[in-house]
Amino acid sequence: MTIRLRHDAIVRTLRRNGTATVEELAQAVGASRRTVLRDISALRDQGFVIHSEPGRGGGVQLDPQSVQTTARLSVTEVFALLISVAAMRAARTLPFSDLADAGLAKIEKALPADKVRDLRTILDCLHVGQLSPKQDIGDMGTIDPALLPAFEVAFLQRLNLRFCYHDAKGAQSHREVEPQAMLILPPLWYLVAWDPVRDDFRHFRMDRITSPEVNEGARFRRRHVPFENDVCPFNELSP
Amino acid sequence: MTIRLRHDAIVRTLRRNGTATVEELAQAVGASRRTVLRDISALRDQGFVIHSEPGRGGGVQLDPQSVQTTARLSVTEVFALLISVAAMRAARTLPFSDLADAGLAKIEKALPADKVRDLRTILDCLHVGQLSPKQDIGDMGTIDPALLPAFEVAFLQRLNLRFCYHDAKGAQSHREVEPQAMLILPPLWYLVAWDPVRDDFRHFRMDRITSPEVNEGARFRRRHVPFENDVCPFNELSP
DNA sequence: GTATTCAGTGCCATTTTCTGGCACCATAAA
DNA sequence: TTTATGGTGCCAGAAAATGGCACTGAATAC
Repeated sequence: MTIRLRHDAIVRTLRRNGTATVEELAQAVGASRRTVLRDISALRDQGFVIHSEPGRGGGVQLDPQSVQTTARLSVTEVFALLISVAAMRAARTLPFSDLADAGLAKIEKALPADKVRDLRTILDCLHVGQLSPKQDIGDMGTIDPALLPAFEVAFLQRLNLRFCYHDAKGAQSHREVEPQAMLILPPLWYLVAWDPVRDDFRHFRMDRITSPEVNEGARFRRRHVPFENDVCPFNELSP
Repeated sequence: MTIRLRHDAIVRTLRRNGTATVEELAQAVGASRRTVLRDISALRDQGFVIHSEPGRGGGVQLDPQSVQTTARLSVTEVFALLISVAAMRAARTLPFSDLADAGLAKIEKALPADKVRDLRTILDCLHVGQLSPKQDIGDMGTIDPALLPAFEVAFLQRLNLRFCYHDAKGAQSHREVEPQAMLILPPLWYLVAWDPVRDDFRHFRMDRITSPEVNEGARFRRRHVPFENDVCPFNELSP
């Protein structure tokens, strides 16, 4: 078993068990107490915050704060956009590749060293390592992470979505709409949805939506987006 | 220098130089001829196809075919969408998360083992490992990879883009447009662009565009997208 | 045909890294 | 005080990586 795998195993075990003694970890990963202690030391060097308590009932555990922090830092919108862009670039399915390197620099400060190496490996695998940064990422707008699962369900199951929307003038309104598409106007994302009350399409900036929730009872059909040209996307999809 | 880093260095050098003798590689990565040969053998085990020619003017090189193949297999639209989706999911910036696992299974068959592990590490880091697949990815439409760099330049530098477009009826036309946005109507991607000739916005399916090229001389300004509601995106961006 | 240049293999001694065991310290709970 | 626990230093043995050497085989140059 390579060192790397054993480190991963230790972190996984700690995540699963919450807390564990070094002896338990040693048995779990099939190594000696001494080696596990060395590994823990190495993990700490890599940026993992690992608490430890001596004495009866003691043991080691990942700092829950730190786990959260890591998640918050590593999985920002910047990070998401970065990988997204890198992947899309690799598949050559999208423009906007040059954001990758700029974003990478940003997240490298926040991520533990070995995650950065993994990320670099991925990027290398995707042949985006050689790109030179041309422009900065800028502000993507802030989207509250807690709200989005509702979007996912609504999209996938074609259920109406209720939310509270704050428009550019600060006015607030409650909506129940049919989510139809996403529009990227870099750096902002928009939800394109049919508003049955207004009997028309509306576009909502994702960062201005709050308190979304699915209306389980209201399944909708796809509609033609109101573009006056030769493309009628939904005609070409399954009904 | 760890083995892994040296392997990466060798691959990078081969990619850059095209072909190199083992002796050159040894000097480039600071190791002995014997060690480089061992590394090459290991890389071959990992799935890299490396050609070698004995005799004067010989050397080793990455199989261009194989590089393409790897790219085609590992960096398909599925892969791109997968990582994209995983990242977006992690950032909770987008729906469509459940595609991740289904896609992962597909690419695992195509990638060398250690890349798969890296990918899993990334996914683990993003906390998407636990997702269960709910639906398949389906056809994303086919977009010719070779064409997209032109898109990138056009978007970033706001230069006009010329291309040939094949509409739904099979009719073919030449366009020169101002790329303004991307629209995602899963599973298809559309370019939203202003067509100066028709003096109006048009939407182009990405997979129906061929031979795009940038018109270096024609820099454009962003325009309001023609949606009849409360969102006027470009007002909110830099001029 | 001969010499040269290169990839590739097998072997081995050396070097480096990893590992486990031990002794020992510090701390907290029983 | 005893016990269970984390933590450190040290060292010898184990394992892995490395480099050197001799050699083979293939392609090219002359």
